Amino acid sequence: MVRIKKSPSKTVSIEDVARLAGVSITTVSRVINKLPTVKEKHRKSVLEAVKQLNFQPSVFAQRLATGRSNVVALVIPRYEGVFYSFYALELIRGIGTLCEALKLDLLLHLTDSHSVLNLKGAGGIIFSDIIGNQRQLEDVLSAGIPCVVINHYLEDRDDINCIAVDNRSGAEEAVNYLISLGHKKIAHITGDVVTQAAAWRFEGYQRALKKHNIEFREDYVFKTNYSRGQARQASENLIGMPDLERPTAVFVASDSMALEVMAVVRERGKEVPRDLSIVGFDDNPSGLYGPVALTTVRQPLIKMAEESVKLLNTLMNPKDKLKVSRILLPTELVIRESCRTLSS
Amino acid sequence: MVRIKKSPSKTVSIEDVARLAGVSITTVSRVINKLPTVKEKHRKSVLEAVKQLNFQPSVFAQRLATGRSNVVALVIPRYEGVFYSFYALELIRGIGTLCEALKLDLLLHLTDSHSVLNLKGAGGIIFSDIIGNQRQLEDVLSAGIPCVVINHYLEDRDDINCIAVDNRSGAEEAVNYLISLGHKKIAHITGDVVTQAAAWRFEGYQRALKKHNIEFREDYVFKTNYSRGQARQASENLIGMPDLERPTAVFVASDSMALEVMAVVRERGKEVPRDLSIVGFDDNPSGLYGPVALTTVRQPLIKMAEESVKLLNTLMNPKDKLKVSRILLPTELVIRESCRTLSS
DNA sequence: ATGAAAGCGCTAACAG
DNA sequence: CTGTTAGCGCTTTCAT
Repeated sequence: MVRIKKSPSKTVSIEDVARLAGVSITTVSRVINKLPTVKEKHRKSVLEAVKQLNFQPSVFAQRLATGRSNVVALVIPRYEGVFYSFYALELIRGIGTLCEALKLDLLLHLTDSHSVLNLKGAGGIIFSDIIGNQRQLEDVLSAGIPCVVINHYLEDRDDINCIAVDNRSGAEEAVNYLISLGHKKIAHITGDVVTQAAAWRFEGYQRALKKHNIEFREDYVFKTNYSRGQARQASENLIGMPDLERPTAVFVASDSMALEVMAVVRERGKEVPRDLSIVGFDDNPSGLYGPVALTTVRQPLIKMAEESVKLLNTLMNPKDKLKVSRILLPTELVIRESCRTLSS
Repeated sequence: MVRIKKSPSKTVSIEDVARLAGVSITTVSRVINKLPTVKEKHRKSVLEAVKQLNFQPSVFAQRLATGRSNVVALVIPRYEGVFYSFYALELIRGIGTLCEALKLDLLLHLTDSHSVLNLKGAGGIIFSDIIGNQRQLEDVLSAGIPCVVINHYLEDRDDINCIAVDNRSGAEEAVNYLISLGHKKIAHITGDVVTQAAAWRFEGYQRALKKHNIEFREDYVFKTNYSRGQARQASENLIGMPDLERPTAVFVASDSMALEVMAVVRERGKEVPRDLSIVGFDDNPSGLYGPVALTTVRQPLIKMAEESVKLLNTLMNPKDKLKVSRILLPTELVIRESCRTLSS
């Protein structure tokens, strides 16, 4: 039998390493995978050969052989609102950084909610927000791929891992704070309520009012898609209300919108917090740099991002069956300068 | 010889499809890859079997077999300045969207400039900015992986594809405009000059001054890392200058910083553009929503992102050898309301 | 502790 | 037009 001579391909394979190190490819494989059962002498020469040839194992071959993949797919609905504010960037940064640290490959999917994902290949999946892409989620689930949903708490599904921020409580706390300061006419500028985060903040707002027997007024609620443009529009409407009607405080669903509100107030020759108290949401550093530091609800975006990767990582390396995690991360009210006591 | 019975694995393979369709796996492969040489009858039954079994070919097996990969790796230095402003997000959004459309997988690498990339596996690489990671670039080059550099024009390397924005001309045009309005005391708030973009904007600023015989003053230059905090600091220093010294106009390296400058001006009881003319850079939508719409230099971020993917895509499917592309995208001065004529 | 050999799922000559 | 067969590069029993 004739062994066909290998054509001089550019890729150095495990075989080349084995030859150079004078061992079998199996041994090389063992060294690469840090299996303990290799004589120190051999390990050394393999490592040397690896270095000398600048060998990098083919991830494809590895994955084919093992059936495992260390690819984390991050699915973000390519939805307008998602890309406002620094939310998306923080998320990507947090997840990206941790993946890098854990040697996981991060695959980014900006999908339409209805497009079909190519599931094969991903070892695990992170869904950021669920906006009409339940279908994708179900597909992943039924394919048995480890998956965690973030920024959306699945109340009615106890079979799916999720990590979200307790937006309801966060919002409630913010509004409680305003109420404790003596405010009664409190407006709310919402985010895009197709996202659960915005919807929950809205709920928290209502809950706080209710608990304190403050009448909920539709005309105090301004719905937006998180954009600064709509925030400006909203705040102009708000400020334009007749004196007696005009809210004395407003809870805004994001800091970047809150900054816009602040700007509008000032343009109108009014002052924050003298004429309007403002609480934002995010703890976006930009809120610090204004003339009046923004009081806001800090949301642990990076933590959520990191936790999701960690969780997924354990899910992908199933030492033992773990039960489903459903985590609600707490927020923190950060009191700065944009609210005042109402000495009614 | 005994055929070993396959264990009931969860993955449906090409073999299962072939069996169900009553053809060979090769034919199935042909159908999948849309090769024309298949009888319509067979094609139909294969397609049917594929649907019925919900078959998705293993990308790993495909890549192993073909040696090709449709993975695009986007390498972003995990460098503070990179994540300010909406630059990174626009880039990711543009690249992500086009990858999705072209059925390319997007792998995101937030790297330290010195960390070693796992090159194997990527069919092509996009470097966003080159900040001390020349080494990574060289590695990729020597590995023969198609690659394009964006947001950094490699002047001294004609062997590397790059797409950048003509920041020098853009900046120069902005400053020329200011000069044409009668300004002579023109300041500049830079971005982070380790990025070529910021450095070039700074150069363009100087060039415009020189051409018009306006003295370059060190004390008119405020260096920042693109953050709003540093922008605020800079503008406070700027505005704090004695009346006769104080610049009448400022060219700011990013819109988000320009907005900060605007805010500071207003806090000091001054007006834009009455007391200070401002030109930004980016054409960030946020610049539109302020009380005074920001005059700015529009930079084709999305276009740069898209072009890079298109270019890489052709590089990855080498029909014929193409020569190296080195593209400098033009900017566009967008005149709005933040600059005034100086009737000196 | 080590190696031979059998795949992992797919593609690509090569025959027919 | 279709099927056979030999890999792609690595992991993993199973002997030794």
